[in-house]
Amino acid sequence: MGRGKIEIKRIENASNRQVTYSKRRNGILKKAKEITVLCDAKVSLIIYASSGKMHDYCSPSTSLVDILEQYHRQSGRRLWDPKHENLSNEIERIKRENDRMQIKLRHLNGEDISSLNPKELIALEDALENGLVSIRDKQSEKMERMRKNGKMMEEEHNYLKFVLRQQEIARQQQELAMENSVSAEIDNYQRENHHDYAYHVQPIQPNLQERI
Amino acid sequence: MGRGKIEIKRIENASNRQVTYSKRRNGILKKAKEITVLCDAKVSLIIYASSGKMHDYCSPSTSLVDILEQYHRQSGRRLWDPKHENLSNEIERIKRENDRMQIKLRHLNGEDISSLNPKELIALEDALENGLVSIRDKQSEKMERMRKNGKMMEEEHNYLKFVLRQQEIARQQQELAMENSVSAEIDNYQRENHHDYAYHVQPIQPNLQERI
DNA sequence: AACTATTTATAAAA
DNA sequence: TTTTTATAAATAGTT
Repeated sequence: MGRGKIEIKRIENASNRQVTYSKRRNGILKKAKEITVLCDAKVSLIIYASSGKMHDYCSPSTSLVDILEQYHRQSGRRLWDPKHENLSNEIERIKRENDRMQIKLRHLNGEDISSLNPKELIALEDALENGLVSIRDKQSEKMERMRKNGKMMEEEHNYLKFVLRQQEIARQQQELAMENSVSAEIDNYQRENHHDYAYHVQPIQPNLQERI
Repeated sequence: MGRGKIEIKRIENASNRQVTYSKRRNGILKKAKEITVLCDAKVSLIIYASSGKMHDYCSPSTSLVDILEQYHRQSGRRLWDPKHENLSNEIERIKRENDRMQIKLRHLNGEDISSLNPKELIALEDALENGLVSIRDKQSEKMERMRKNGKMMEEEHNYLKFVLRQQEIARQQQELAMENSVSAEIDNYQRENHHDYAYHVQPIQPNLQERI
């Protein structure tokens, strides 16, 4: 109802938002008074602007406490009880929200970001600056490739260390006893770990040297 | 707003009254929801028909308790006894913090900044820049660490492969000739390449596993 | 804070 | 109740 139709979503312009708030708040208060008179209803209405300013209406011949008591009785929802359950829950809820925001703020300040994975880092960066997106994409892509390279190499590295150790042990045994090889133990390793590396480890990861 | 104008006074016909109540109640609830969304307001609305039936609305992300808390604070009217004072104060404290952070986050997102003075705007800009810089620093730091890790690992990897190859050759020789080890050749490698790896390769790169 | 073109709510009727 | 419809009321954009 106005010069144009509006979508029901947060009004981004703060000034417009304030004006609309003021108009609509008056509208609702008026409606609340009217339904009270017209239909013999009891109404409790409390409105807070985002600024924190409060307006309220309570139908005459009752009080807010009256209405809340009735609410308490009928809804079964306890608004207060000896254990302070609701208030405590409320505090918990707000604290959680608080923590989440604190972390976000820290991240936006560049603090405590070591716990973030590359993806999250990129999202954060985007929030800070929408430009440079393509450069950043490339960065993260490289990091991922590095990570994979590193992982594969690490795995092979560990395997090589293992085999070498076995060889070393075998060599020592051979020196002592002039006996046979360690292939039994290697086989053992392979069986235990369900690896199927060939015993001859020669041509591994041919492109591992590829620079990044 | 209807086929005819009506006076705002109790509707005597019970049936009409009920119909009007139902319609207007829906109207108010709708308006309450709308102002919540449009203007970022918090609304608590409780309506009782004369029959006693109740309807209520409370803006999301808050609770009735929330709103009553705030009501208590601002109106000074006591809705509950001093037992709850502490918890109430606690809530109040956290909420203030909450609100401050929310505003900060909005600002960092570039929202609601029209209310800021030039000084504040510059501070905001600095904060964003600093955040971006430190995030980028940490990213490149990580990449550098990764690169080094990869290089070191690669070197060691190559060495391991070499040693293993030597071992393998030695083993085959031993199998054929039942003779001694390859340590001479290992020494040779080390001399040629000026490496000083210990022959026992056990504790290499202890933190190589560290994820990036 | 006022002004109006429109949209929205709703009184009366079905 | 719910739907329809003519009309009153609320209000978005503008000044």
